[in-house]
Amino acid sequence: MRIFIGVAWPYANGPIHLGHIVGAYLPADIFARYQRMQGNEVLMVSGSDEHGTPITITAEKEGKSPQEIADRYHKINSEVMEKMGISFDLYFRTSHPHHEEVVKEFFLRLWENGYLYKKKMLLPYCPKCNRFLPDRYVVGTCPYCGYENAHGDQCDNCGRMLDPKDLINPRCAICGTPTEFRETEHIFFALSKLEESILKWIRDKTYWRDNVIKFTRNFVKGGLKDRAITRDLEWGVEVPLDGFDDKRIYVWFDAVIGYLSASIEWAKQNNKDWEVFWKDKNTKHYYFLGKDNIPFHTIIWPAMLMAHGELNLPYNVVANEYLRFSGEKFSKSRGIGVWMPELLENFHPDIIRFYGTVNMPENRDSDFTWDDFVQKVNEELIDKFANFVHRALIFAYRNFGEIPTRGEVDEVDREAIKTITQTLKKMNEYMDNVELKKAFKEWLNLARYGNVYFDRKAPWALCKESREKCATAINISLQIVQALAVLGAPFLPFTSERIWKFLGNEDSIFLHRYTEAIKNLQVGKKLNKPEVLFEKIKREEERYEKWEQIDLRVAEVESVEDHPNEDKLYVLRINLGNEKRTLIAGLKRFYKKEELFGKKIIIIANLEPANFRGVKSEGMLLAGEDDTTVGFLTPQGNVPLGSKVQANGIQSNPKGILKFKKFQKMKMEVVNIEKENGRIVAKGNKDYAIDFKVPEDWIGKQGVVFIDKKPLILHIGDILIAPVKYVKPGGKIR
RNA sequence: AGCGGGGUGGGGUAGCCAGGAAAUCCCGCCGGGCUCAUAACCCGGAGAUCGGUGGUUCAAAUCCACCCCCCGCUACCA
Repeated sequence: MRIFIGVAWPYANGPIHLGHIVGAYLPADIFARYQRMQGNEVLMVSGSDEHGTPITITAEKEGKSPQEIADRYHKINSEVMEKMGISFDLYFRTSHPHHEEVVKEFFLRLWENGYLYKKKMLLPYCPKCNRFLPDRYVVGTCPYCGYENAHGDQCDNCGRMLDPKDLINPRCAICGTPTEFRETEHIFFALSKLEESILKWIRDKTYWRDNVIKFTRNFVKGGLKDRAITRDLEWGVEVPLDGFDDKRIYVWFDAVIGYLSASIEWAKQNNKDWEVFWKDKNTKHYYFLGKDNIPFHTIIWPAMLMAHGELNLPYNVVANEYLRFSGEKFSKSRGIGVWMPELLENFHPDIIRFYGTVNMPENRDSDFTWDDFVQKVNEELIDKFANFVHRALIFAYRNFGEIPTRGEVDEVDREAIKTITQTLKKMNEYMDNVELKKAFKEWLNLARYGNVYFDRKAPWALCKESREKCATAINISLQIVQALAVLGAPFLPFTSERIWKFLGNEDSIFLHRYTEAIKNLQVGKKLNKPEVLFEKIKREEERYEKWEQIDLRVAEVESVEDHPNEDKLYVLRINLGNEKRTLIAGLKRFYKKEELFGKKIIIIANLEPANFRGVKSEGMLLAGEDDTTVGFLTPQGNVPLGSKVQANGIQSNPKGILKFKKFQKMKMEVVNIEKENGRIVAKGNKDYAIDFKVPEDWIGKQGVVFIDKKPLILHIGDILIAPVKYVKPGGKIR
C-alpha cells in the first residue's frame, strides 16, 4: 500500500517551537515510520511556507528582503526537522521556482476547468500605510457573532470565514486607521460550486477525529463562499494571467499546493514517480496539522483538488490541539515557550520525542512545564525504560556475551512472551487508528513489564542455581528488549537504533518490519557492549542571580540628625535588632525628622559602605519615587527588627558585600497588586505576572517588585513591603 | 461577552463519544522485598460519596437538564 503524508507547512517567519513539533511533525513522523515498518511505501513531505505579508513586514523591520528572512528560517527549521529525526522525504519551500511552476499550472488548470473567475472588487486600503491590506490585517466587528476583533479572513471567535468587507467598522491592524475600499480586480475560487460535493465527501469521514469533524461541520454550516485567491502584493507567486503583474497568488492557495509541488520535486530529485501517490486511488492521503489549520485541509484544499479533477483527496486529516507552555499559549513576542533550536542544544532528540509523545495534545490542549518534563523523562523514560534495557543488556553481555539459548520455559516465561505479542497487537491497532499516545502507553507498559519479569526471574540468583534457566530468563529479557526497540522505533528512532546495535545487529532497525518485534532472537549472536542510553536530567533549581546578591532587612530609625557638612542629608542611627548602624539618607527635602523617627525602614544591609563628606554610611535606605513623591519602603505589618526581606518567598543569601555599581543595575519598581482573570498582576511600568501565591489582602495594595529573570514581589512572610505613602506605579526604587 | 478545554484519592492524569461487576498510570505517603541495573527495580497498603443538583435507566464518572467553579483563546504564530 502507498501512503502520502502531508504535514502543514511552518511559516518561515521564525524558528518553530515545541508546539509545532508536538502538534504536527512528531505525530506525522511517528506515523510515517510506523507505516514504513509495516512495509508500506510512504511519501512524507512538508516545507517552509515563505510567502505572505508577515514575512514582508519582518523584512521591512529588519531592512532585509523577504527572501533573506525566508532563507534564514527555512535553514533553521530544516535543521530542526533533521535533528529531530523527522523523516521527510522532502522538506521543500514555497519560494522555490519549481513550486511556483506547479502553483501556476494548478492555477491554470482550475481556470480552464471553470473554477476561477475574475471579479472587480473593492478591497480594504489603508490610506496611511499606503497599501492594500491583506485580509488578516483588517480587523473589525464580526457580522455573525459581534466579536470586535475579528480578522478579515476569519473570525477567531466563531470560526467563520470572512471577507474584509463583511466586517463592521474595519480598520487597519497595523496602524488602526479606518480602511477605505478601493477598486481592484482579483481572481476568485468558486468554492460555492463545490459546496455540495464537499458535504457529500465529508459525510463518510466518520473515522476522522472528533475535533476535526466538529470543526469542519461547524464551518460548512455557514455555507461556502467564493474566495479571492489573489492579492495586491509583491511577495508571492505571480498570477499566470495578463493584467495581473502587480498581484500575487494568495498564501493559502499557494501553500497547500506545496504538498503537490513537493511530491513532484521529490520524484524529480530521486527519479521516482509522484503520480502513483496522487492519482492511484489506493494511495491514502494523511495530513497532520494543528487545529487552526483544519478548514484549509478539510474544505479548501479538498475543494481545490476536486476542482483540479484528478488528484487524490485526503483520507484522514489528523489535527492536534495545542500544547501550552505553563498554561499559556506559545508566543514569540512575549517570549513564552520553548524554541526548538534551543531545546535541541540541551536535550537529545529522543528525549524531546518521548516527552512530546507522552504529552501530545491529541484530543485536548496539553500543558508543558519544565517540572513535568524533567519528571516524566527521568522517571518514565529513563528509570523505567532505559534502565530496564540497560540492566538486561549489561547482564547478558557480562554473563553470556551473546544471545543465550532459550531452554525450557515456565509459566512466567510464557506470560512474558504473550505480553510481547499482545503489545504488538495492541500497538498495531492504535497506530493504524493514529492513536499515538495510546500506542505509546502500551509500549511503556511493556518496559514496565520488563522490570517485573526480570525481578521475578532474578537471574542474578538464578545463574548460581542453573545456568540453563538463567540463559532462558536472559533470552526472554532480551526478547523484551528487542520488542521495545522495534516497537519503539517510530517514537524513539535514535535510541531504538542503538539498542538494535547492542543486540548484535549490524544493519539499521528501520530495514525491519514492525512484526519482527516478536521474532525469536538468533541464539549465539554476539552482543555489543551496551552503554547507558540517557543521562538523567538534572533538575536545576530556579536561580535568581540578581536577587541572591542583595540583602534587604528591616530596621528601625532610632535617631535622625542633620549631616554636619551637607544640608540635603540626614544621618540616621538605625537598629537592626542585633546590631546598630549609621546610615546616610537624602530625604531631607521630603521628610521632617519626626516623620522618620521610630519608623521601620528597609535597608540594604550588605551594601559596600561609603563616605559622605566625612560620615560613613553603612547601608542604604530604600524608597520609591515618582516625579512628585518619595515614599520610603516599610513593612506593612509587624515584623522583628533585622528581618530579612524575601522575594516570592525566596530568601536571598548573599555571600559578600554588594558593590554600589551592581546595585545600580538592579531594577525595583513600585507596583499596584491586582487580580485579573484569576491571576495576580503587578502593575508598574508594565504588567508583571506574579507566579507566587499572594495572600488575598495584598490585592489592591501597593508593593514592590524586584526584576530578576522574572518579577519577584518583596515581602516578609505574609507582610508586604511597600512605600509608606502612595507612589505612582512604575516608580523607581533607590 | 463569545468560543474552546476542564473539574476523578495529596499533586498530575486515563476512562466519558459506543453506560454495566474490583475506576488507570506517574509522582508523593506508609510497610516490605531485592541488590543484576542509571540510589534504579519489584511487591503490598492507606487514600476518591468521579464539581453540585435533578432526571433517564435494572444499572451513570460515563447519557440528558440546570447550576457552580477553574483555565485558555480572542496580538504574528501549530
